Amino acid sequence: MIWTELRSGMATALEAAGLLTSERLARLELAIPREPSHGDWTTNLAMAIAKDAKRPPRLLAEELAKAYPLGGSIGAVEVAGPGFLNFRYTDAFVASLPARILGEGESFGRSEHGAGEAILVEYVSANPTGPMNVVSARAAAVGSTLVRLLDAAGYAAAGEFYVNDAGNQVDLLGASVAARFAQRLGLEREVPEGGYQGQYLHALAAQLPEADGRAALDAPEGAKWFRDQVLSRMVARQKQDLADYGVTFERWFLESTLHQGGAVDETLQTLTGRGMTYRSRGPLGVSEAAQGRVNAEEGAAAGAAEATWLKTFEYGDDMDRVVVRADGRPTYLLPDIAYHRDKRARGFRRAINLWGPDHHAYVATLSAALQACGLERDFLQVLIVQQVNLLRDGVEVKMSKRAGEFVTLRDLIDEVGPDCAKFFFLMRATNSHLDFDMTLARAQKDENPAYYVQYAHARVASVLRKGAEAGLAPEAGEAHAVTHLAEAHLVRKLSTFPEIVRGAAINREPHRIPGYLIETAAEFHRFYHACQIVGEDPVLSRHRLRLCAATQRVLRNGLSLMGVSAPDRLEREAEIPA
RNA sequence: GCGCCUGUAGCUCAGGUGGACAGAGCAACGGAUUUCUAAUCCGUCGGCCGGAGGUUCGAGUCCUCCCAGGCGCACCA
Repeated sequence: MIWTELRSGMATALEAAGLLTSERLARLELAIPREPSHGDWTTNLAMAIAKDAKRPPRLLAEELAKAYPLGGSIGAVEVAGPGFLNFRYTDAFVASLPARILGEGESFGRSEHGAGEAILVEYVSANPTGPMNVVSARAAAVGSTLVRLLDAAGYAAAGEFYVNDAGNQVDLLGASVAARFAQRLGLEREVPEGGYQGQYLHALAAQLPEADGRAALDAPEGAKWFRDQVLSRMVARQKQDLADYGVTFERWFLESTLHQGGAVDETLQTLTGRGMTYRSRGPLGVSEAAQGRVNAEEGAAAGAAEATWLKTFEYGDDMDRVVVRADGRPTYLLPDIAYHRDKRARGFRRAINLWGPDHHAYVATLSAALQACGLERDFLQVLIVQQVNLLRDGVEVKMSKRAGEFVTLRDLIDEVGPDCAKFFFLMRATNSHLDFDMTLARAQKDENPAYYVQYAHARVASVLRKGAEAGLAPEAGEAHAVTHLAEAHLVRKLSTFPEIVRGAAINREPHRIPGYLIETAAEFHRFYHACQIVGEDPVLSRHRLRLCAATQRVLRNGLSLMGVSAPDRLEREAEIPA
């Protein structure tokens, strides 16, 4: 990997200048300049450490350039501007890169950066109380891509879905279905206060086996039967929808197992053993900002009795939090802590959670609670997946679960298709709000970047077919020097893929991948127009076919990271006369 | 009131831990196909990067304040 080569080369140069320290090397930033005349790679290190090294940046840069050990893939180092160091590939490297990419195949782009560190990415984790919405669709696209990115960057990554199958909401859900089931039998039974009204529950109630359901209606423990029935069916449906979307998880973790297995109780004991809990009518640790809120609630019925509090304030939360209510029932916080202890106990060094924007305030609380429990401060990393502003024909679609009026993941799959939906979600930075116009994504296919990239891939396939007809295989033949500027630009773009993947993984920014792929596709399309690929000269033809095949490999590897298909043919459907 | 996210071209958005002239797609306009898929390519038009200060060799990027939009501040999950 070029990044590694440059880094060790710069270490050598620093040492020669008598400036090598790990701090200075840590400040090394290697970037790929936008402007080709600035080289294939560039660094501002000389400017960054000039003050510290007490030398003028420009002179320092010249010294480092002189001491840089050329060879390998780098053929020249130039000093430019106020002290940039610009690196250029050797012609031999550029000539041989396509063959190397083909040789590496699926592995091109992978690195050992993570050194096998285990990371668990928890995402979607939608409540099993209704169909999944577009935010879940966005989270699913981002989360699954993040797992693949981390894996490609050398981490041992796994994806997990946390099923909230315990607590009031689920009981309410069961009771709501029980009511629908009773109504189906012609009995009088209302959906309970605060229960679920969605149409999907009618359908679900209709699927329940009638004899068992009848028995459960009369049985004392019957509510449990309905709850378990609806849970297993809702989870199965979530699994199916996500699978159809192309997203699968290493594990579906049931919250109920934490309660049943004693992990929740054990967590409370651990916290208490660490001196992190206390009994009180109100929080003892409170920030000034939160004090007003606490005062406002004083005297409320809920706060009158003595509860068990956790000292999250000590670890940066706004105030201490209740973990066990006065009546002995744990709050949601306790099983959440237990769940994350479980993640750590399974050997994961880091937990990355993708949450919706409505949970951002909870980040500080959970993070503090985990530290109170003894977990590493950097164990939990939360990425907020911002909301999706859904449009149809440019008009906002108001989403209301209660009114049953919302667009589901299933609708997206059916109306837009998994490839386009995922590509669109992944194009945007995860933590920024995004507009998603279903009409645009579906109807104006020509404007969809997903097709742009897929088309480049299919176009290569077409060219390779053409080459095969002429008896030319891209794998054969000697390395060939670049003969056209468009080729050089394309090779240069392909060479940066591993660095793009690495950067996307360590910064948890999947949107860098589609951005890169769009640029790569653009370089390919330009090359395609500028150069005839299969021509009279078999040596040149093979060389260009090899470049095509390498491009296809990079596009396929990138699309595969995104969970988007890479078709060998992409043809516009024939217009069907009305 | 406090906190989080956002504010860059007409629209949707990129702009690695500050760096070399602010980019892409769409929209608008004008071109390119006797040749490997025109779902393509080339060109033109379009920006006081929300506003005001500050930090420094250098700020779209960092700090402070203000403005605007979204979201959140439970012994609900």
